[in-house]
Amino acid sequence: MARATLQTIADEVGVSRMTVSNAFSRPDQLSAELRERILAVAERVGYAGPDPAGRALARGRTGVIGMVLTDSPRDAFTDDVAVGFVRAVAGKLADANYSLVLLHGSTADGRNPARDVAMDGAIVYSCVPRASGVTALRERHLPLVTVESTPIADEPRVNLDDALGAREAAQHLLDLGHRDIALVVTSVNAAGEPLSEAHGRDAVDDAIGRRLAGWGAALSAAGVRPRVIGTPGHDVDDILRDRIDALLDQPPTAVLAFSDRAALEIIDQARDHDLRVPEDLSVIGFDDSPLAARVTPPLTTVRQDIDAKGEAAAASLLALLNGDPTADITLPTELVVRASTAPPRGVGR
Amino acid sequence: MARATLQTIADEVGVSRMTVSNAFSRPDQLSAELRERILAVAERVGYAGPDPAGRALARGRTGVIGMVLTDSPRDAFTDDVAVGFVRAVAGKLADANYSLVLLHGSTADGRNPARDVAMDGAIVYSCVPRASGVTALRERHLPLVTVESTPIADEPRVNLDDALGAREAAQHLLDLGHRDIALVVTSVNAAGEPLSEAHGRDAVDDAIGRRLAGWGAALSAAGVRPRVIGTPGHDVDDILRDRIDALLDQPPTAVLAFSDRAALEIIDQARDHDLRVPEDLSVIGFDDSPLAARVTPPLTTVRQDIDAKGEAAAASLLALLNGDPTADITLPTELVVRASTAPPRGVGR
DNA sequence: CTGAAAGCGCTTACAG
DNA sequence: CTGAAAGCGCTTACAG
Repeated sequence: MARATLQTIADEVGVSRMTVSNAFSRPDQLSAELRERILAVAERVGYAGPDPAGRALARGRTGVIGMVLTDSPRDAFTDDVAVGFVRAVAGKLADANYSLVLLHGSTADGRNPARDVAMDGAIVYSCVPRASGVTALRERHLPLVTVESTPIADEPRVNLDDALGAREAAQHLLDLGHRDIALVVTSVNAAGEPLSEAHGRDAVDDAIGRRLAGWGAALSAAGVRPRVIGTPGHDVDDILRDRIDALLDQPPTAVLAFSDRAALEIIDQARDHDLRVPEDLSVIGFDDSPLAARVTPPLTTVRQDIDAKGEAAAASLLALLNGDPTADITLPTELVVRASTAPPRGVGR
Repeated sequence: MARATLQTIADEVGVSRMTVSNAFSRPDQLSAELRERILAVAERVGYAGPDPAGRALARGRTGVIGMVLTDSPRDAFTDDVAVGFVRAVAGKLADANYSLVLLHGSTADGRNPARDVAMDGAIVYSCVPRASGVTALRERHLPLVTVESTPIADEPRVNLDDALGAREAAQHLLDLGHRDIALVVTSVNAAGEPLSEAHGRDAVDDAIGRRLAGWGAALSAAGVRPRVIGTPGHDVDDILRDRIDALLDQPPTAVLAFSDRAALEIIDQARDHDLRVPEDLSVIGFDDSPLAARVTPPLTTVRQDIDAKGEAAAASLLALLNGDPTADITLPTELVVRASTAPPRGVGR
């Protein structure tokens, strides 16, 4: 037996297709009695309701919102902060009856979910400007919100006040008396220059760029010139591990990391170098991820409210979908001083 | 200007609609030269490729797989184990060019993503039998795989060997000399009986049921009758916290928890009761979540390979979609002894 | 309260 | 290599 459709039910009941459609989608458009009869027949023939694919085409909306992440879901979901963001977005969207679809990057055989999946809009999270997914989304003219990403066009943007948080973190180290400070970042070339700048294209308007700017502002005001080490990748990777290792052979007295994960990696490696944190080395993270307060020593870090970020992103997109006015959003940061920072050796309090 | 469609491009180039379709979807069906011309026009008018909604209807497939979770994404994503599962599923599906859509439960206003979102199949993770999402999925006759859930029909199932893992955990406590043991679980009534059994419906064939069976098998063989405390909910909640609190007023010497999260909660509360773990109270978790090895004391627990579970679930569903044969899968567990278990006071080693 | 008409954008055999 | 025909399953105004 072929799958039941609206027409199947209509024939069975002896009404037109759209009356059946109304029975499911606009109950006020027909008598309760007729509706009951239709629903009963539908149940009997195993018809679960209007097919979403047909409905999506006719209505011009799907009820689905896409999320593109720089990395594959496999990589992105190993990051507590990204997970928290996805959770908040999915929750907020669910409240508005939208479902979230996770879009992986394009593949060698030419598939690209950002191009091929039916959706009503998308959130671009922490993406490099030319990621295949981002390009496809823009070409489809889908309503978009970018979060911690290089802007694409005139879409609403949600960002952290990275520069301020970074500035406060750097100032905290300066106040403790540190002068030999290293910065640990991603998305830089071997010379420690931001990748996109080095490539002479696209303004450096991503989170790393803003954090570098914030750290730099505080440090240069104090006449401190930091060492910058980093990886061309987007997260802690083997290149970064090697460079941290090299850094700790001639350790600074303090290091500012672009994330808590990077900070934890530094602390782990410091242990291998017989450096005590914070006595021999102060370390400041970024994010205040769930782990930050639980590790030993508890991590001094720059807190962001990842739930607020996710909800702001979802709210912006929903506003866009509804034709409501939108605006860029900058979320606050807060320095959280715990036990991974202290004055450098030889500096009294 | 209206949005460009295949027809727009066709008119512009002077060919038929389907030749344009072929240019995008079946490049071998037309000359390279014509294809170039078509693609050039498409680019010029800002046509990003065939609309996924139209394509989904015509093809009868969407490239999207759904995931239904007992809780809202907001709740589910606070659980490391669930996140690990989603990550593994999404990764495996991405390899096969499917995207994963997160389906929240039905809402008061009658929306139900499991019924309303277009998809080719779905994975049911850790769900109660009558969850609205599960029901809707079944009614749609979608290809399904159930994971750690009560079976629905004859769909492939992926489960952990919970009973064996639980048995080994209980045996470990018995071997250490414990006789006063408590079990901490979810999905039970006030009398500590599994909810579904108490309701006289549905076999108790979920993870909690199997763990109870495994613990019970080892304990009853040793003539030990455990105290069972739990919540009717699906995870650590205030009811469970209160009952743990009451339990620790007259503490057993050891407790077997249904998850690492529950075990951590017990350890936290033990501290409040001036009970030392493991000296005064041994605690065993379940899952070996990322935190288990990092907390103090490191947690004795039953390890499961959550990546393997996610990949198995995705692989089963893909097989189903391809018409390949499928089979139920039971994944192994392994007792990991760390520092949260020890002999009870007064029992020499 | 119910239905005839038109259309959403695309693809799949099939014929030429 | 290209196109005319039929169809995927549904909904949206509009008329009666």
